[in-house]
Amino acid sequence: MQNKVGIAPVSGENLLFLTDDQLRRGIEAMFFAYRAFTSDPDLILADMDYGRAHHRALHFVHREPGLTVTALLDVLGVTKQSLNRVLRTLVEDGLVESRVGLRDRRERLLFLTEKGSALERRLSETQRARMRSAYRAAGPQAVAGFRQVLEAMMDRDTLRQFKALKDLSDPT
Amino acid sequence: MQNKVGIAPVSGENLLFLTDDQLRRGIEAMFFAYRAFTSDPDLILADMDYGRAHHRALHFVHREPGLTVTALLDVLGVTKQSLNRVLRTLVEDGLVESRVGLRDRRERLLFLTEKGSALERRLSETQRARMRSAYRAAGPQAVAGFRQVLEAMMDRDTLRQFKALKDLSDPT
DNA sequence: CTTATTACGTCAGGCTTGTTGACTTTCCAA
DNA sequence: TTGGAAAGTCAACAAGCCTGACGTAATAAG
Repeated sequence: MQNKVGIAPVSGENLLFLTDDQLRRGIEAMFFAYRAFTSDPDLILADMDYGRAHHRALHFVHREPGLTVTALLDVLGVTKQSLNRVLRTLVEDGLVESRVGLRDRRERLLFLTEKGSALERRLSETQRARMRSAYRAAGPQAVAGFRQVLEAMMDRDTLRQFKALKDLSDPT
Repeated sequence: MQNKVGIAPVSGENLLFLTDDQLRRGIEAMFFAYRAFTSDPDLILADMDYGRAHHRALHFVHREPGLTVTALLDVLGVTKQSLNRVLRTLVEDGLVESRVGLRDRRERLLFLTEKGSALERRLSETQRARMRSAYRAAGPQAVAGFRQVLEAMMDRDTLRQFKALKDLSDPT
């Protein structure tokens, strides 16, 4: 079970990067990096009455204007009751507009207002700045590896969701 | 602001990986991957009366047996009231042992019991299995890039904390 | 030997974000 | 016309975070 350093690798290759200690370091790196990754938006959101859930909703509505509540529910992986609370405040505060569907009038199509766009831009810019700086420091090859490992960590359905999002520029 | 594809890179290099769209994809990959990353332990924890906070405490106590409450507080980045609730249940349930410090009797040194070790192992093994599979699929070079980008995403203090943890096998 | 500081624990109260369950309204499609 | 999907609502609850205030024990500083 404890695949310590020094024990011969299973195959002929060098599999030192698969030792339990290396895996543990990876797990910890994910924990710390994710915390840093969310810290910038959290600071901005804390001033308003919003939280991380509002940011996520804004992000995906921005990304796919006119997506339905169900689609958003699916991508966020929460219950509609939970999302509804968040969405209601965003609509009340004039950040998100909810239009009745054209094809199917039961559906609600979600759009960002000018105000909503402005907040989304402000939030995501801090996050992109951090990402940009990390990408630049690590270089293109490291970025490719970063993306490869993250995708390999997702389970089938999550990966399908991720790929289903419009990929504007990624030729991978 | 919107550094679209097709606009000439700032320097002479190919900086396509730094476009806003690429950065957005990275941000989304982090979101989805982190969710997948925590899903396995969450399933196990849901059966018991424990949550993610308990897992984190178990992880770091396992990693550094005998660490003090303050040190744990520091690495987790939460308030002592929040940690105390978690720690109390873990001690009551016989997963964590809290011994009075030898050098300084105000300090409480934290250790996992046999039972605590067993749960920690069970939780972390699911997470390592996912990480192992992702690492194996992506290959050593991708893993190196993954780690590079994650570390570059951390801010100074977080990186210091991360590096301060005993690095048993990483020669980076 | 006081006094201040540190480490820890705890009580009280509040917030966000998630959950189940039950119910209604609206609307498409068989 | 009727069944069922989509959306929204109300209620109740829990995890997990927070701040503020207070108490105790032990060390450090004067």
